Amino acid sequence: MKNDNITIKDIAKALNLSYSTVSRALKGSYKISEGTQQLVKEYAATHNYRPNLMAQSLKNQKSRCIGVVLCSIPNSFFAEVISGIESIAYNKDYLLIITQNLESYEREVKNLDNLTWRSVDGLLVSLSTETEDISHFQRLHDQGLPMVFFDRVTDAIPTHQVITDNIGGAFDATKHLIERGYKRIATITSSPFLSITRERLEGYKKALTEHNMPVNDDHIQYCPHGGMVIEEIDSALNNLLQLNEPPDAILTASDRITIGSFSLIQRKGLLIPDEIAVAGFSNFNAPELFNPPLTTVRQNAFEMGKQATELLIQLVESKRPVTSFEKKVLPTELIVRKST
Amino acid sequence: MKNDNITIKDIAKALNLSYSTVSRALKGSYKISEGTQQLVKEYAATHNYRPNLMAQSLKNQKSRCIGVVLCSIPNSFFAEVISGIESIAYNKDYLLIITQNLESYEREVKNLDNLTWRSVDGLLVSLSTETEDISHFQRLHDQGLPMVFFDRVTDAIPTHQVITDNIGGAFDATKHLIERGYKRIATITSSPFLSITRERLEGYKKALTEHNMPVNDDHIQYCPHGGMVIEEIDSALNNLLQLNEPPDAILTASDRITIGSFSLIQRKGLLIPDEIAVAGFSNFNAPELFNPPLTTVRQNAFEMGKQATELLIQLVESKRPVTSFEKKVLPTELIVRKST
DNA sequence: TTGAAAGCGATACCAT
DNA sequence: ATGGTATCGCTTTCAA
Repeated sequence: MKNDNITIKDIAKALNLSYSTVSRALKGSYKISEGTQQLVKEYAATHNYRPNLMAQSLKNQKSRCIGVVLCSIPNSFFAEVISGIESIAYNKDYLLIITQNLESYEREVKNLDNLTWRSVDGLLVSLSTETEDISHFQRLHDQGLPMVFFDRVTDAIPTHQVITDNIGGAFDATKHLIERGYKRIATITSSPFLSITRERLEGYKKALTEHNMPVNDDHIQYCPHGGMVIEEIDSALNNLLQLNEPPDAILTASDRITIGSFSLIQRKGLLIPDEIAVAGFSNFNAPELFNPPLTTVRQNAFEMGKQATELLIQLVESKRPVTSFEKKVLPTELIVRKST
Repeated sequence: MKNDNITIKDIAKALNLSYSTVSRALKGSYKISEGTQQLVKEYAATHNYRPNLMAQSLKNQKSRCIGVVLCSIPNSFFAEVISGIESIAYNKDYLLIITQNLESYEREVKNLDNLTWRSVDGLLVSLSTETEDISHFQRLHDQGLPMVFFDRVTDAIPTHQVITDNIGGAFDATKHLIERGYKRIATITSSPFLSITRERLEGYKKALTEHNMPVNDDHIQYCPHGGMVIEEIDSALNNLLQLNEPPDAILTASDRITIGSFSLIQRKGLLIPDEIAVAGFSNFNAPELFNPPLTTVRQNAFEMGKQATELLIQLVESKRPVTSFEKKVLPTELIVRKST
């Protein structure tokens, strides 16, 4: 494409000034006379001058790019997060490079490698289910690359985090199930490596314990890939249903697991909620349209994307090294419907 | 972040060669001796040399960026498309800049402006519902910026297109409704500006006509913003239900409209399909879980993203101007469920 | 086959 | 307050 944008040189020539003067005038440097600034800025505006970002990047060693690391773009939760990220990044003239790893550690590493090659200024990261070793992030963090973790975070790297109140969300849902009278409440959750798994499990156990109900290890089933493969969910379900005393309610701990379990239970011909109740974390669009309408714990995905991005840009643009970090915790919303 | 990558100069110094020789050797230029090439490539490999993309971009006036223009990232159809785009772009080392306009013409123009500022090498475009005037694209196309339209396309700009067989999809669904015995089949569709609206309407009318059923203009309702605002869908529905002879079946012509209509009909207390049947275009995740399970026309969104991206990269990398363009038409899949 | 040097556009240091 | 110039890393033309 023919680039018909004007450059600093064009302005300099037209106004009989030097490149440097024009450059400084555009930045509003205090060492430039009012008159010249006016002149330059007006000329730039009327001729629709836009600094060449590639040149700026090369010179400043800043790309104004943010790398996004997550498992799956079409996942409704993450798609909403991305939308939130986009809303902030675009306003602040940052560009997004979005990578998806499909819950593969290997792809996560490869994607990260690509992102650093693109010399992103910072990273927004939500770990893959397979990721136990985080040294690939550690290394970049040690080199000073700003990063913010969201949703699936790690405490091993000291930086900002934006998460959901997973403990509270799981607690509320479990408590709701208990109060509805369910006696054997199981949970199908994601990979044990993930922070969200640990926290949601904690909320689940806390609710049981507070209501003097036993925590039965058989009632806790893991999906190593967060339900990315449906067979995982199926075998988790079968494990539960084959118990001597199968559960009468299930708390599903992520979007994919919720939809997958719901669907599989139907296919097995079990009645929800009469034979088994289902409540789960889900940012699915229209859980009220399900049969039966689904009780969900909803996260504010859009807000999570926004806050994580704001924190990251703060880090990226901070003049001095940041040493105190925030852990933002967003509230969940339990919406009770007919499935419980 | 401290950039510890080695540069061409480092290699040149280490091997006692000139910059230019190293540069050419790395590109496998034929004017460089085998020996030197080997030497340089090995050194580069072992020292993990990665060309600085910002420098390359500046020099070549190529950014290896693809701009994506669409209405909404979390929309399940577009999220899948993006996933398809990503799968190709990432393999070919192109970077994605994704913009969403929320069906606003103004935001589409502004986003486009930003994309060109970022000097993208090409565009993947799906028009907003508000967009009637496409001169902002026309201008860039005239300047030689490669672009490929997908889903919501325009014939006014001669370039590749990747679309769904909208006529066929709407025809199949309508035919199905007719064969099920419905007599008054209405449709709620998107903005009349959109190609998908025109084509789906054509399929709808064709099916009616072929079965000797009248095309009733009252039975065709438009949503100027594609159902981005739920009130649009509600008033479309009300218009239909207030008719002297209200329809006994509805074909909904887009994802948002399908879910919106389904939900509103339920809220109005009408029984699906007994009082009114619903079939619609939808790439929603789990229409089989709905109550009742939803009859859908499914598009291959992932494939659409892939093909559009392949065509675009072809255009971008083509040495000589491309003058003959493809219009790829992907098949739809009608999945009949209980809602019809 | 290889080297020297100009240049992509913007920035910042060193002069004046 | 302004101008000259080197520089970021890479590509490419022109010379040798």
